[in-house]
Amino acid sequence: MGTTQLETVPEPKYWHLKTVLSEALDQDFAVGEVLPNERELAARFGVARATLRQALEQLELEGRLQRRRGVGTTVAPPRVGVAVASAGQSWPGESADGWEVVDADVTDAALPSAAVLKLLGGAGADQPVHTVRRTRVSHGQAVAAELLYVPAASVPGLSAIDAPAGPARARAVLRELQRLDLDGQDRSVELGSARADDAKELDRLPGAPVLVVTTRYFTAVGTAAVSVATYRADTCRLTFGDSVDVEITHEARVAS
Amino acid sequence: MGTTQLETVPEPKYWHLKTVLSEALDQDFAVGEVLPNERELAARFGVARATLRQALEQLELEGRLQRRRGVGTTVAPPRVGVAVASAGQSWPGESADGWEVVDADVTDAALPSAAVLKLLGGAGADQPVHTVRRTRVSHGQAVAAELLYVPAASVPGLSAIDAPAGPARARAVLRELQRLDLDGQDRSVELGSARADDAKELDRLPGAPVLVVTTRYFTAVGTAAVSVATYRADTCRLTFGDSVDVEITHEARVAS
DNA sequence: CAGTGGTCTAGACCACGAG
DNA sequence: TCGTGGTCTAGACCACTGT
Repeated sequence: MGTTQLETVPEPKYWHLKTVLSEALDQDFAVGEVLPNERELAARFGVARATLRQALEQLELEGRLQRRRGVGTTVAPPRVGVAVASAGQSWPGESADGWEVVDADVTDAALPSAAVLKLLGGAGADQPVHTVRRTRVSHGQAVAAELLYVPAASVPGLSAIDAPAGPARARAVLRELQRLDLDGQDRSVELGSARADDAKELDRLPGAPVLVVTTRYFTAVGTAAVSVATYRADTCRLTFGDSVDVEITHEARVAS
Repeated sequence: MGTTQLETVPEPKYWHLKTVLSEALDQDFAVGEVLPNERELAARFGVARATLRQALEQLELEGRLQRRRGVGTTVAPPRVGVAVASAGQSWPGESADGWEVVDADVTDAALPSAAVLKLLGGAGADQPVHTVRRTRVSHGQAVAAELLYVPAASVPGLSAIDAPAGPARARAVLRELQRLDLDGQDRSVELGSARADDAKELDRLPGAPVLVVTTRYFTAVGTAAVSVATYRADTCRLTFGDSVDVEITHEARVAS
């Protein structure tokens, strides 16, 4: 810190702060340790609280910190590697694919949004669409919330009044899905912010950064189901392929 | 909106603002159109500029807006689907895999960070590591910057003084890599913030949100190379598998 | 040059969690 | 009840882009 020289192009304070804090975290703090509160940190660095917060925000985005209202700011553990598409292609819910819990279930006419309907192709246009909610738990913590859309046409064996809306029907839908021949699937990952319901499920504030994984499941007939899963971006590292679970810390991205 | 009742837990202003703006973007604005400047928008909504900015920030994070200093805020086009691991496994640089440009090249002793060294296994411990820089262009725009680490041991056919540091050597390294038998690979995706050099390459400010794709390339002997690619999170949607390029807009995530 | 977004300040009040 | 982080304000100045 004391070696800071006059810079021709002054870098923003919060950026510099972030660097300093980052180094301090590496050297002087252990995982789980709580930092001094924001007001004190700001005073200690001689900046406004808002500026300090801008630095903390970035560090939280990078998974280095965890902030909880009413509690404090703690040093976050390294991100958990979460397997997505671990082995070959398979239906959701097959062979304990990591989604340990089935949460609830509702059926509705046009619940899914326009874009999801587009992904479903013609299937969901008029017919009702089953909506299955699941959550994924890893290391005792909720890491993802999923909404699975299954057009009624995909699971003809299931009548609308087959089971009372709820976990029971959710399981029935998954069971019926697994009877079909999976012809292929298709995945995309993008950054998003948590909707209110997902945020609650993930124990985060609304708007928290999430990785949105959209999966389409194909049969010979067409798109049989679409899954939209939102993963906590602060705590998760999505892994693909036969990834050995090697620890990757932020250091992988520190410039030399 | 008119149906909003008195809420026991009032939602934050910026959150509400974001919703309102989001709907306005859908209805009253075309892609590329410029919004009124921040000061005017803030005044129009009766909030402080900082609050307005918090809403804009979220919308930019979700890829709905694009803000450029000195220019203004414009409505962003839908995210580009960028294929990652499109077909089977292959070495980087093979068969026009989307990385259209080779940028530069340097060789060094311990340039890679500790975590990258760990990913490389014992290989990079003492030996020099080739560092290849590439950028990926899509639709005329830089969407990703990559740093490829190749331990000298992986490409014994290449002597250190084989080619002058620069694009020429970069291509030489890739050529040598492709001679090897690729035994497998391994990928992970996580959220990060752009380092200064990557940010410059991607035409973003430092700290901008990026999707960090880390890939390990295996031969029978061990890890032959490690690639760390940072994608612009605001403009990119990473696709995996035989993804048909269906347009996915933010609407896929709008609650019903 | 004027106008834009980016940074920063020094306050204030609120919602939440724990004792 | 108290301390924490979360939200919000009303300013100010700076850095960049275009004309």
